[in-house]
Amino acid sequence: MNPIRVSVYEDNDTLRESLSYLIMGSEDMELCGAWSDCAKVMENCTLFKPRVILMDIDMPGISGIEATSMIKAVFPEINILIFTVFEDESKVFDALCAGASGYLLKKSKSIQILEAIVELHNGGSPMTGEIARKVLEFFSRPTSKKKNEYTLSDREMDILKCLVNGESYKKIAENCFISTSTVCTHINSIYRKLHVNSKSEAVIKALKERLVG
Amino acid sequence: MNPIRVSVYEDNDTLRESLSYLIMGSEDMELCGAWSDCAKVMENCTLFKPRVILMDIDMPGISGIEATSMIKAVFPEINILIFTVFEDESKVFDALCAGASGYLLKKSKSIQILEAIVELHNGGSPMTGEIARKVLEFFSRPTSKKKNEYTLSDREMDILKCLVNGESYKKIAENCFISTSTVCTHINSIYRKLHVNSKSEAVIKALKERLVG
DNA sequence: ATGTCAATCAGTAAAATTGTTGATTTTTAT
DNA sequence: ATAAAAATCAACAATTTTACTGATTGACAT
Repeated sequence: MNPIRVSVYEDNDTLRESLSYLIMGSEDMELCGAWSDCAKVMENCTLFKPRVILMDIDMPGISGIEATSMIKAVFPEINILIFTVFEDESKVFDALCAGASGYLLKKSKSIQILEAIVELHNGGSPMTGEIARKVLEFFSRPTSKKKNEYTLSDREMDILKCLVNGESYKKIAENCFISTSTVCTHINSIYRKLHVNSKSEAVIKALKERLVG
Repeated sequence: MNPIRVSVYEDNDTLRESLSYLIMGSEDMELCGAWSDCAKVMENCTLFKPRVILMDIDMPGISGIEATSMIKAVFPEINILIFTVFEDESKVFDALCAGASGYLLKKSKSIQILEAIVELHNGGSPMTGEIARKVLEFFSRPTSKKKNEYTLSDREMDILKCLVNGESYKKIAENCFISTSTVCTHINSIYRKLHVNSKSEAVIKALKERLVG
């Protein structure tokens, strides 16, 4: 079994060295570079061909999340493990959307880091239970919000669904068997309740907050 | 510390009994019911007030996923741990969308089951690395499309971004320092390339296919 | 050099959307 | 019984969006 080629990006010198020694000390892994910023990240990937990258988020210059996007666009086969102190939802999502395959907090123990690298390389996605919960909430949260936050009536929900189908007033009137005036009235109520002022804004809000299925 | 009240739904008699003994044997937990189907699931939750439910998917009558939806709608505070042989993507997503907070495979070891229950109760979301990977792929997959599928020009992308910000022609004209006529021309090109016929449709397509960040 | 193409800009008229006011009927809550 | 909320309809003015026509620029191949 060939050792897993691992690169590290971490701007804290002490931590970067600790990680480097940790990886070098493992029989299953091989360190192929450790950098304090992502300035030459694409070049490095081309030259050193890592299979796994340990990536800090907060670094001078290019952030770890930006770097993740860049790397995955060109080297989709490289698995990127985010290694950070941030545990707020937006950072987690940004990182995962950028293409990271794992998310580890810096408070993790050495053995956990090594296990995570191996798991990542084997096609798994290591993350702590708390991070996983945040990710899962993404799926179930909309359902809870969906309910009553804006207290749209049944009919208004019907109309809103038509709106996110891209229908015009006329089409909605036909589909719902009402006059365009009534459509206008309902849509006005929707705007008022959603605090928006145009069809597009209503559609955007409905889609982003998953008000409709 | 009070023991964690756990219920079990599993139609295989042998397995259900094993799980029951496993939970009863743990000092941190208390078994409050084990059933072979979900016929009386709501009633049971009301009477026995479990904090965690171990839920099989494939059962006669109501499926574990349907039961999960029903339970979460009324008892959102109950944490549900799916326990199944299925590892296909659709089942995983259905379960998570229904509100499950963890997903365990039946090949798991006893100690992992107990750990998962504790982690779930502490606000984590236990799942295997493979399951986590499936979940994460949900986030990064759409990004690949993002590129050039519709060959929008740079300027057209600018305008499209304005559109999904909910801006009117006038606002776009101001922001981009062009006349509203020009905005109109660009938007026409966008419609042609995206095969749509209105602002809303363009916004919907841009959001659903993640054409903009 | 010349023609083609894509991207950019603009003006006008037609069509769709939005604001506003006002009214009737049905359902729901008190 | 009465009040409040929801759904329906109408009409007019104001604004926004869309269609259509035409022009300029720069890149690029012939």
